[in-house]
Amino acid sequence: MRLSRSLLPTLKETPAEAQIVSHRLMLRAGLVRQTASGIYAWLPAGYRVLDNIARIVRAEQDAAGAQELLMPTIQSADLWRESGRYDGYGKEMLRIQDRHERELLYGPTNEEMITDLFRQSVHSYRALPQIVYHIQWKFRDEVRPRFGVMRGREFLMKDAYSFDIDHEGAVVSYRRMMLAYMRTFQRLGLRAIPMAADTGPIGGDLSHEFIILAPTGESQVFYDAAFEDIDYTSGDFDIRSPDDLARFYAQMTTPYAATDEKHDPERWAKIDPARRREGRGIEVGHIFYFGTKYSRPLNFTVTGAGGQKIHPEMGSYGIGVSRLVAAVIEASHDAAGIIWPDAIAPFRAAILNLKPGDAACDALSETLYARLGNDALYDDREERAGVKFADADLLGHPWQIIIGPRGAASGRVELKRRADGAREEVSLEAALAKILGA
RNA sequence: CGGGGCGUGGCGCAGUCUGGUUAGCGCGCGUGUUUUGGGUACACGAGGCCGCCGGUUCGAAUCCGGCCGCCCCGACCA
Repeated sequence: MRLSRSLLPTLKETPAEAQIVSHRLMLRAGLVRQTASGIYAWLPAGYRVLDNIARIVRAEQDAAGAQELLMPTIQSADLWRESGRYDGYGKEMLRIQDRHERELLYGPTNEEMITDLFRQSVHSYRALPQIVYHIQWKFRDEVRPRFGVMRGREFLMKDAYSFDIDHEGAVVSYRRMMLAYMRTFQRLGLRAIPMAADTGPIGGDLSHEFIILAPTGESQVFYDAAFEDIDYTSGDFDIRSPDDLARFYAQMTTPYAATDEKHDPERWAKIDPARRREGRGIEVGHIFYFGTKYSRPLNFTVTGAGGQKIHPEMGSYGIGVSRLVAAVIEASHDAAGIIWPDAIAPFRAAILNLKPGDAACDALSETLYARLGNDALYDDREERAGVKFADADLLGHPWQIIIGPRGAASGRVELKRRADGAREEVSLEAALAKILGA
C-alpha cells in the first residue's frame, strides 16, 4: 500500500477511552475504530493482522483434519429452546425479532446449530469421527465491554466441534485440538500454557483454557518450565496418531500450571525453584469435552455397528481470533509502539522514503515497492523524517527500509529490525534478501 | 445490574459552579516560507446548531427536566 493513499489514520494522542496498552496502540496505529460500545470496525492494517491470524488458525485446523464450513450469525430461538439454553443463557444473548415477530438471536456460539446440521445428515457410526470448524463473528452482550477488542461484544472466533462415537474417540479429538492449539499459538509467536478450567455455560466435564503470557495480562499464572522446552511444531508428535496424542497430552497435563484462582502453593513449593515460572496471562482459547450434553436433548443419534442408537460424544473448541490481535500487542510492544511477530504483521516491511521528490530516493523506493508489492507499506508522504520513523515504529513493521538522499545516491539503504532496533546499511538486493528470507 | 464520571471543530482539553462581547487553547488539516535522518519553526487560513428534545430567562455551552451515547470501579465473561 502507498501510505499517501491509505486509510491508515495514526494518532499522536491517545483517545480518552483507551485504558490498556493494546487498546491505545490499536487506536493510535489506526487498526480499529469503535462504532458502538464493544463493537469495532477493522481498518485495513488491522484487518490484515486479523486475517493473518485467521490464516494460521485455519492452517492448523486443516492440518488436524478439521473441515471448514460457515454457519450463519443469526440463529432461530427454536433450536436453543430444544437444548434448553434459550432461557439459561441469560442477557448475554442478543435476542432479536424479524418482521413476522419470529424470535431470532445473534449467536454467541454454535453447539445447537452444528448438532442440528449433523442430525440432519449423519446417521451411521461409520461417518464418525468428524471435526468441523468455522471462523465467524459472534456476539455476546457483555454487561460491560472494555479494553477494546479484548472484551468487545462482537468478536471473531474460531469455533470447532467434534463428534465421536464413544468416549475414547472423543478424548482423542480433544487432544488433537489441544495439539493444534499449541501449534497455532507457537506459530503466532506466543507462549501459551494450557490450564485446567471451569466449563462455564458451555457445560461438560473436561476443559482447558489457553493462557498466553503477556506482562499486562489479567491474571497471575504459575507454571513449570517444562512447557517452554517443547517445540510443538516439530515432527515430534504426529497429530493423526492417538498414541502420540496421548504422550503429548501427558506432557501438557502433568507439569504444574495454574491461574491464581486455582493456584496451589503446596504443590508449587515442591517444584524445583529453577523450573518455576510466573507471569501474567490472557485467555485466548478454550476447549471443552461435554459428551452428550447436546446430542441428547437435540436427539442426535447414529446407528452403531450392532444396530443400536448412539448419542455421539461431542466437544467444542474456541479461539478468540480478534482478541488475539490485542493479546499479541499486550505481549509484544514497547514505548514507541507495536512490535509485530513476523507471521502476523500487517506488512512485512515499511519503505520509508525520507525525501520524496529526490530522484535517487524515489527510484530506489519504487523499485523496492515493486519487488515487495503487497507485503510492503510504502511511506511516500511528504512528511518529515521524524514523522515517518514514529509512524513506522508505532505500526510495528518487522522491518523498516530507510531510504535517504545520502545512501540513495550510492544505491544503499538502511535496514532496521523493529524488534531489537538493529540497523545496517546495505544494498537494495541485500535488503530484499534479508526481508524475503526472514 | 449497583456505584461514579463524561459528552464543546478530526484528536486531547479549557470555559459550565458565579447565565451576558465575535466560544478558546494544543495537536491535526490547507496554503506559503523554512527545515531536510527521529513527531521542525513561523505566518496566514478552513473547520463548531457546545450530544438530542423541551423548559426558565430580555439573553443559555452555562440554570432546570427528560432522553440518548460513551467511559471508569465492582459483580460477570472467549
